[in-house]
Amino acid sequence: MTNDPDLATLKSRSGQWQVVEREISRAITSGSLAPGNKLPTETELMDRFNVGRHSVRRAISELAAAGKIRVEQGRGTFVEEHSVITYNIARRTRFRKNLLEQGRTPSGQPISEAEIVAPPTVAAALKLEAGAKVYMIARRSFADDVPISLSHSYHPAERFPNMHLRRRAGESVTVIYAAFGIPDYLRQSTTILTRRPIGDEAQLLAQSPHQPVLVVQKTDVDMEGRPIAYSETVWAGERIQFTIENELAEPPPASPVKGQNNE
Amino acid sequence: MTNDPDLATLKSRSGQWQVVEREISRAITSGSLAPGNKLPTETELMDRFNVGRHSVRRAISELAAAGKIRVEQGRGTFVEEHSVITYNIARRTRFRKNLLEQGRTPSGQPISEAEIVAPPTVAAALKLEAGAKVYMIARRSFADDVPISLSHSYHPAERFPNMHLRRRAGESVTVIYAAFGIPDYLRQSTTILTRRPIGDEAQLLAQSPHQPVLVVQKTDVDMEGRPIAYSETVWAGERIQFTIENELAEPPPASPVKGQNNE
DNA sequence: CCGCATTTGTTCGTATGTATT
DNA sequence: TAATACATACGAACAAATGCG
Repeated sequence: MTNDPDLATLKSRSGQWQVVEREISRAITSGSLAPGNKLPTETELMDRFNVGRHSVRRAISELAAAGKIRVEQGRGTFVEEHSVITYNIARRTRFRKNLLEQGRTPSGQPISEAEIVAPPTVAAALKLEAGAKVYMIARRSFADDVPISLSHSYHPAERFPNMHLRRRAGESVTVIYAAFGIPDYLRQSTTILTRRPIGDEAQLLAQSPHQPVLVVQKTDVDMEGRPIAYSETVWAGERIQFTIENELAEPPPASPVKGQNNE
Repeated sequence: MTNDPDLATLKSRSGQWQVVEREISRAITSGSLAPGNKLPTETELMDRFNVGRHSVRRAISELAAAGKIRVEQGRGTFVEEHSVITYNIARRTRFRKNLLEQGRTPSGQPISEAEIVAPPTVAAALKLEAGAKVYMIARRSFADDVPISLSHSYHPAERFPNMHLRRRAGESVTVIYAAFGIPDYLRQSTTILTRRPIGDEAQLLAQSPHQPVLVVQKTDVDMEGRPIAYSETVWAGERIQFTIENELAEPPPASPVKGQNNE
């Protein structure tokens, strides 16, 4: 762990598992192990490199953590294959349009909806008192049927009474906003951070638990500046990157970002 | 790996190292193991949990990968301590001002400067032909003497001839811009992504190689839209988060910007 | 400065459990 | 059901880093 990176010379010193790791890694980048290919079994690698199983497994576990290979119990070990989606954050960001422009097919899947007591962070973002209730919507989004994000949105139950009834009737969030006299709203703040996935996030995003996720937290407010929604979206770090393009020609006026993203 | 998260009941099944991990983790969050504290030695943990060294080490390695503890050979294992810096991205983002507003002390350290052949990604961003030369500036930045970012900036050598002489004379980038008739410039595009650290990044950022980094790539253009600089900054993922605040409908107070500082 | 005790790092051998085919 | 392949676990030994006398 507290080791030097890789220098060319110190092969024999400091771990045979690193030799195994480097050789496999090299085989992958050189193309002799193509994405999707199955690696030799652990026993085969033991023989080939003349090391014990521990060393082989250590090498494999490092490569899996780095996202280069994927291990499946009972089946084998395979070279991982990725492709990165560029998600453009503009003034009017739409999930669907964004992906379509890149030739991807967007889709979504509801996970759960419920009225719950606001967790502390949510209560703080929405400026609610501790113990206040919020309506939570959890969704999973896909690009070409590959999961890319998990989102949780929270709306104050007091501001949107009987939201669950309206949702069950199939009303979209925008429609519900309109019904409560909110024709438009603004993105107040956005926070971007990274961390390792927790709980079942890695599983739901179909990515290695060792690969990081990007977390985007945002708060939307109505035209009077009152918070109406807080959401946190967890993106598969190995499959997404965000871009912000600035229009050059005219000096950009202080136009706030009108945000909206889901579905 | 492909397991349910943690349910209360299935303790005995599916790994004793997980029991050890959970217990230590609990001890940390409950406070009985405070940040900075030294954990019991591996042998002590073996006795305490009645498991072999492998199980103890597996638990420890998972916790270390999660950033909860830090292992030092020959010394021991310690509870990690973090604090997150919120880096505000506004219209005029300044490293120094940003940190000062949070009560942090910013500082920087030059790593290297050189005229090199532009790497492919850099050439593409700056719209240079393959083989064109660029002037590279590598720096490391700190907050309260804790490293938080590594940056590489690239300027076209053709556009800024003899940049190394000017730099050696101590001229700042802004001054050099002015000398070449660039009074102002714009941020054209920004890309944000996450990945695991590579090479010596983890070491330079003093963070675990298992903790992710945030990568911010940006291209600056002059007022005619010609690219003049491309830079890539790698941020310590466990110590930074970005926020974007949008001014709302009414500008509430007058802008409290008094003294300003460039870096 | 040297040597020793402590503590983590690497490696081997071996056995058994669990998932997949 | 059986064979294959990865997962977990025990024991043992030696290497490497650290700190102390």
